[in-house]
Amino acid sequence: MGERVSSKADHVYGELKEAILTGALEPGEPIDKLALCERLGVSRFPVSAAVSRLAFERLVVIEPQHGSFVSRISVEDVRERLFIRTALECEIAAEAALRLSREGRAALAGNMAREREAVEAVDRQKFYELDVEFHQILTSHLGLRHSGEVLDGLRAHLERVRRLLMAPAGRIRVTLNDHQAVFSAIEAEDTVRARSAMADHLAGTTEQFETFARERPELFSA
Amino acid sequence: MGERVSSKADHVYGELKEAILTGALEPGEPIDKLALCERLGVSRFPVSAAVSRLAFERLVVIEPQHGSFVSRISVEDVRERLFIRTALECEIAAEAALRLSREGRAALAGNMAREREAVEAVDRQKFYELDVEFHQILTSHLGLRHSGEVLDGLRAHLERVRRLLMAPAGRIRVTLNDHQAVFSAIEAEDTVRARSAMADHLAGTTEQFETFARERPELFSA
DNA sequence: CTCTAGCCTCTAACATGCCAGCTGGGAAGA
DNA sequence: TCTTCCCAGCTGGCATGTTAGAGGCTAGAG
Repeated sequence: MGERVSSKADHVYGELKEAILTGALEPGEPIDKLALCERLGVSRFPVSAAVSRLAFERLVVIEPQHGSFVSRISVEDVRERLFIRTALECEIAAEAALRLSREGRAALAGNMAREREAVEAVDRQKFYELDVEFHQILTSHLGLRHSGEVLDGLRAHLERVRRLLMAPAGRIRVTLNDHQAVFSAIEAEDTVRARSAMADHLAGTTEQFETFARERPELFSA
Repeated sequence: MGERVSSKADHVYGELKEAILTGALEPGEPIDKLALCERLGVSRFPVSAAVSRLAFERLVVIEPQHGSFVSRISVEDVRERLFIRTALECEIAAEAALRLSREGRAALAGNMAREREAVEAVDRQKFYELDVEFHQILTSHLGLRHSGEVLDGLRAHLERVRRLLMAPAGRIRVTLNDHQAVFSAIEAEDTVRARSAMADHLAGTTEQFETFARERPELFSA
């Protein structure tokens, strides 16, 4: 939690990204750099650097000599990000079944226990955090730094649609079962089952998104 | 002023990236920003922006208040990038078997023909370009823009080690056969075989790298 | 000869001023 | 009233001056 040695540019980057992901800044909304400078007490330089980095991540689009805007959510993009995420996470699940350390398995077991508690308490926010953690435990305990980065980059985009989706309460019980299936396959060191369980899990997420996209087409750009 | 299609920062970025990928700037070498400013006739600002973007791609590392350096090649990183690439390309191969357009298949067939010519002519440089093209045809004709970007990002890093590897001449014939296997599986619309053929192909690349890393450990940082 | 402390240099980070291009709105003419 | 064209006011891109901190080098002490 100590972001002691962060540069000003990093700080602005964090603030902006947070605002975009939570939806405080809506897709298509212009970014007023000068207002940001004043509000955060910095010059235009770190703000420009931060916006530039976000443009690299495709979270904002810069129209030269015109303005910078929060990028719109494209159905095609989401679909493809889900494709990439599925491909990666399935391999990671298989890899986990193959060589996840004892500590990693313990961490997963602990996460599962807390997930069950969150389901009992019908605490969707808490459950979501644990959901993210479940997947991050796999990458971090397998030492897959870059995979984690790639997935985090994808998640950043998918997070925006998740806010819109706001999964129905019953959904978390399904997710819990999915995670349980992946976990037991990993415990059994069954790579094939781990891969397919993860595939099933993410197929559910994808299906959920497709349904939502059909129901609320006005929220997406393409 | 003259006609300007891209910003100066983009230009500097391109030049620097090219220099890093070709090895003109070696891993660990410091980047003299002022010399760059003078050589390209720009101020420090676009150079800083370019270096910052490359740092985001992990092609350079910035040590605050000290200097910017071309990032060293880490064995672990390469291993993981190959892992990610394999996971993605296998799914892409399966997807291609499922729904690659007629034009995509024609493009692949054309590529294969030119690959055969390059093998006959023992033109390794030409063959490498066609190798890259083979994989890019899949992403572009499937409309997988972001996957292509992710893979290009990975390839940028892997390109550096490929320069070192400089595959033995006999290797290109093996690669040609690998591509042929993937291609025929796609033609047959056999997703399972396409996936496994691609897996075999990339396993060969991975194996080649591991062998090289054992032979020349001094070239890597970890 | 070795180790250490302090200065000196070189770097990235940041502030600020200027420039050029795009847009939108208003004025002028049909 | 509608259309066209010009200008003013935004915006991002760029140049350049300033600041602060990390590291190396040297000199002095043990």
